[in-house]
Amino acid sequence: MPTALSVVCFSDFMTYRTHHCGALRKADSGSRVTLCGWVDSRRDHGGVVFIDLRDRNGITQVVFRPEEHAEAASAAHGLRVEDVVQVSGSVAPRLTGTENTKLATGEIEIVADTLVILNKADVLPFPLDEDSVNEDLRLEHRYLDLRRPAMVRNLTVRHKVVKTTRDYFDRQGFLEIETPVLSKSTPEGAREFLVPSRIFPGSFYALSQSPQQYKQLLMVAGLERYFQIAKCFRDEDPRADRITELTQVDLEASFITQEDIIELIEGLLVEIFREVRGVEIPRPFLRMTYQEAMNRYGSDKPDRRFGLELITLDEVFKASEFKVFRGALDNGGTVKAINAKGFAGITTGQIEGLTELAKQYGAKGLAFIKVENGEWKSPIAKFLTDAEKQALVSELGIEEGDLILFGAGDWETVCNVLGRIRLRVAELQKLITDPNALEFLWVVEFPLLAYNAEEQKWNAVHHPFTRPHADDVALIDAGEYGKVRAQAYDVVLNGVEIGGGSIRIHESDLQAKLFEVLGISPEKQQLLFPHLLKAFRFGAPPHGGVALGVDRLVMLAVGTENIRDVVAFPKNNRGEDLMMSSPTPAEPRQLRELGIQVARKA
RNA sequence: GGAGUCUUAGCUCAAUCGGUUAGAGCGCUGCCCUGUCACGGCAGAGGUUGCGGGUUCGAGCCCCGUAGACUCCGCCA
Repeated sequence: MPTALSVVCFSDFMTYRTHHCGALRKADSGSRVTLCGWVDSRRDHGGVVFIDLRDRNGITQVVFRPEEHAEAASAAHGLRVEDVVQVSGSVAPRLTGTENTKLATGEIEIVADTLVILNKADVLPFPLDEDSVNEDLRLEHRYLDLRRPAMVRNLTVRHKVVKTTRDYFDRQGFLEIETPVLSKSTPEGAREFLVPSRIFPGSFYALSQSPQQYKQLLMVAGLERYFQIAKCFRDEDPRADRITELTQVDLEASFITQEDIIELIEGLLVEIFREVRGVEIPRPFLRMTYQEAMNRYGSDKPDRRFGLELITLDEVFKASEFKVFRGALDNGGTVKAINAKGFAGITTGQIEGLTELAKQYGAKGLAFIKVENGEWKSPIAKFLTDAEKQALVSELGIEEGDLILFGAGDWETVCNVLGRIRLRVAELQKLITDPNALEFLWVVEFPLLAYNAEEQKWNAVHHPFTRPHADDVALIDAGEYGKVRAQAYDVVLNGVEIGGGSIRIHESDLQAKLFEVLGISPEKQQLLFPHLLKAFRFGAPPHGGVALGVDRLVMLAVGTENIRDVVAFPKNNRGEDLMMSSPTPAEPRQLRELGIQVARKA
């Protein structure tokens, strides 16, 4: 059955609206206005009808009174949530006692005389006012999900972060320069997305996982100060705070020291948080070496919103009879512990959970002491001498009601295990009391290289272009790779690495030497990085840089734990775009053009 | 590549020890309602309990397989 369509036409001489839905106040009373937006809710009393009208800027209540404007009121009875309408009327102070303090516009309402329905809406697949909705549904209908005020706010914060960044670097004399997205595949680093070349069948581009090499070459080019809001692509398995298509504030500068870069980035972060949170972050940020961060927090990205620090107990147990601790020390390892103050009441289930966590990160078990009623309740207490117990009391400040958790083994495993335990205990004890806390710090003096036992080779901790610490270059020649410190630095906020960078190698011979340590032969270097090694021969300035993760930064600024909440059109956990249904199989014709044959999945 | 948790109405969830016709709130449909803002009242529709198999007199619940979701390990220079 054909239905009559009523088409509303607007001429160039008309305006859709005079105000946004968050604009009107008591002072506007009496003026005639026109608003456009979505029906956020409808309260139909049979006679008088109320509409909450929503646009990006806010919500305004519209009232339809049948005795004053019968036609508009009768049309309002038919409205449904999310219909798009235009309302004209006069601004009036609300009747005494009916003001709504929850709305910025809550002192007024629009007494409507005209209602134009611009477009009707079907019933939505999910409610917009509910927080816990199946994420697949939200992603499939992202254009609806983004109508929710929380999402509008997230995207607004993201915009402000990026705009503040551009303004800041512009003032600092940086040039925003775009680098290619279609790039060259490199063996180091993240798995890349490959893009086939039509003109060179069998050859592939790689989507840039970071502009690293381009920005260094911009320094060779003499651009001196470069930055970019760069899209990076990494085909790695997902996590809650990772995404395959990420955005970085990418930066590189010449004739610059680590100190200069730290100062520059602190200045940027101060401005960003002033702009989006209205807070003044104190400077300078705390500094900590990698060594200290691991020793005290068991992490290279310490969360300093709470204490619960790791205490080293090597001295206490170096001559102990307790085999587990003594054995770890005799093998060149360490013994550490944390004191969870007042957590002796931990349940058996929680202890089991912590033990499980410790095992997951490589511990054999989790020794503990509960101090209850003046007694040490512990499976290991009987192995400890009175002197050792006394030493523990003074080292750990043990008091009634405390829970002590131990780690023993090689240094890295112990740090890592207790670092994870520390975070979980803080969660269980609810130690983060201030939801607005912002604990920034720099972690410096990262190791340059780390040995990968599985691959039986040395890998770059940061990346292969990172400059060794000036004092440690001799250690490379001596083959003591594990002791070499890097001129690399991470900036950490509330236990999240929000950025990192390094001073780079700018000499071709030093770069070649590092490649060799990393197991990249001279022949392979010429195959993979000829441009870089060649460029360094023609007068490359000393340079360095840093990259900040925009997605993570915005997550922290808005306080969400889901990275997809700060991206307009994110892919799901498997890299699918549920709204557009990508990826999809290619047309046979496209594959033929590219010279590609798809092997059937076994 | 591996581990854990989960999957019940459009949405969010419940269903006792394996026991009769799988419930609630919101939403939806219809009617009523003139100051609400979580409006209210009455009535109603809506289910292959992800899918497949098994155990049992009887399965949403137990077992096996499978698909999907989320989180984590590996991985992410």
